[in-house]
Amino acid sequence: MTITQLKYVLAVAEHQNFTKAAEKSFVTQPTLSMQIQKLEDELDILIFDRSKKPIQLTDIGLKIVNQARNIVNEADRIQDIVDQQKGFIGGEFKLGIIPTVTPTLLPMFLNNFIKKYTKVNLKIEELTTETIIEKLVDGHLDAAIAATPLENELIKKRVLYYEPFVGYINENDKLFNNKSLTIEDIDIDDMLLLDDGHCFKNSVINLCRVANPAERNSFQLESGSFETLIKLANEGLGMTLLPYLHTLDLKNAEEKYLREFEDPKPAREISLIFHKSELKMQIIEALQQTISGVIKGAIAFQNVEIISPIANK
Amino acid sequence: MTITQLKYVLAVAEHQNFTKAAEKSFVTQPTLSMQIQKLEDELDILIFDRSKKPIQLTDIGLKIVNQARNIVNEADRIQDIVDQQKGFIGGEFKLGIIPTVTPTLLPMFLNNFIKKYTKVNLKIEELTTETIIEKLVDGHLDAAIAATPLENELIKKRVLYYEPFVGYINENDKLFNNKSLTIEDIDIDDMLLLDDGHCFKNSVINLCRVANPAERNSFQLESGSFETLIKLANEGLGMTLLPYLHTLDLKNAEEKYLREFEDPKPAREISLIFHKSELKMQIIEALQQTISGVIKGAIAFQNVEIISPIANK
DNA sequence: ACTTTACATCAATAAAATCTATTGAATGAC
DNA sequence: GTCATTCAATAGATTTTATTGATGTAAAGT
Repeated sequence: MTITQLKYVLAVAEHQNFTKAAEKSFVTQPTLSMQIQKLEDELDILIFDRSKKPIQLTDIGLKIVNQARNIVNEADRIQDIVDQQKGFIGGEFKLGIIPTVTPTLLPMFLNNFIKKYTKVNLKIEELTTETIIEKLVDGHLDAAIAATPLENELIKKRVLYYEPFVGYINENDKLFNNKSLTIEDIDIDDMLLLDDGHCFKNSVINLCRVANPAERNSFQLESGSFETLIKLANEGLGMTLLPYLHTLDLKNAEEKYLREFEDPKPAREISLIFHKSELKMQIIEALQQTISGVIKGAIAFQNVEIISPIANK
Repeated sequence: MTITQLKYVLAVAEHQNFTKAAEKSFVTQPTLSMQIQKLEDELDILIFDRSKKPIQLTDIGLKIVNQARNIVNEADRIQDIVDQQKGFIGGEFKLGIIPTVTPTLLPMFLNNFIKKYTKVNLKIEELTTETIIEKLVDGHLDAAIAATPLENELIKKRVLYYEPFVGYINENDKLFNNKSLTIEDIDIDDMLLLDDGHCFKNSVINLCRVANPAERNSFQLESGSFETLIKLANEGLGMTLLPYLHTLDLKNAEEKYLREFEDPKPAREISLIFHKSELKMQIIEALQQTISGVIKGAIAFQNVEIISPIANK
């Protein structure tokens, strides 16, 4: 049994296809086929059921794949240990970010980071929280920026900042005359929300403490971006909630529609999350430091109440 | 990096000698030397400081060795998974036993076990608790039978039985006339004890609740076996405590010297202990079942108070 | 029936791991 | 100071292994 063989097995398990797995492993298909056969012979079991299309794992194959992932991860950590010893911060690093954070946070720290850590080859992907968790667990992401807490025992977090929700209220709305908001003021039926899949929508619903979000009124508007929500609100179609950082980018004319909550302000917790195995921890810590550095200038300490980003059932 | 290379590194780290490590790995010394050099080149670090005699690990080398042990363990578990799937119980299994358990317990279950699990190649070693813990942690033992609790976070246990302490009291002793004993009756200064290194001695001292065992009286007798202690007690040199199973082997003439404790009887907890990684768990469970089976006929459920086998400081 | 897709098989080759034999450095004995 | 001895490194030969490109085969799609 070799680490190479285990990597081939993982590739086939992932792509459910020998040919594709071979390409991704930068070898020819016979090479991969033969190595996997060799491993199957050595263990005297079948890892894959080749009669099914697409190829399926056998029962024992599933267990072996899980253990193989374990082994390959632990093997990768050797390089991590060496890098750490050398103080070397570099290599490929795959970072996921949720869409409601990207436009405001990414421009704030990205330049700083890539200038400081020139040897890190950062690959950033915008993904939903759901996808991020999947990819963190199976190793396709090294870390991600998302709203927490997540209640996933395989994932650890480092909190980056707490971002209060801010009301955006058109002058036709009765709340426009209030100086500040309380949670009790908020009516989910008047709220313009992001599309399904955005955990920001879950947070807002949780903030409103609606037992069953399916029971919302008939008239609803959902959109994929805060820009659209703001325009809809400007048209008097309802109010909306924005994350604090987003309010910094508003046009002057729009700022008068903003209403902060009273303390403790409802807020979302934005964290750097990563697999509990703590692979590439040096880079994760470098990211944390860079982001914390820039965020301190933008968000002062506030008295906040954290709203969960997880959808109720 | 290959698993073979990691195994070679572990062998050198253990033996602090390339030649011996090569022998134990069943390869020639140049083979091992070159593979280790290759790994060092690949990682661009030195794992061993060859200028020191005997060979020493470098700082980074130590970290790598620890991780290598991790990886090799996880790799071994693949075979475990396969065995489990096939219901195969076999292969080499190294079991440690503490000396105060061996003579009574081993004959009770050994025959049953090797008859039932003919494919297990059982290697049994009699060792002190201290050595057992070391060898469990570094993988030189697969499991062991010892007195618990041990308070070692790397080690898990499955309790096998609770074995009461039984007083063995000569007719010249004033306690001889008591029908039963209480802990308060026991005076550590009158007690014949096993040599240092036996955890049974620690248990007895803990039982007596002596704050500082160094303050014992001048006259002390310590010996390496219960047989000697019994003979010394017969000579009127003091009383002793025996583990219950040992009392079953006494000559008829000696049985009259036995005095049980009142409930809750002080007892030692004997467990099957193993590394938390749970390697070879099928065999460990097979052992547990076999031993539990035979022990049920020998030790009825009793009202006991567990005495710790760990020496006070 | 023909094409496409996908994995297995085979023979050739490139790469590697391992071996035997030898060297060189360090240590200790006389 | 010379001479064994020990121990790891090195060199060269050999064997083993991984990989490749070409080919075969079975199944699914058209």
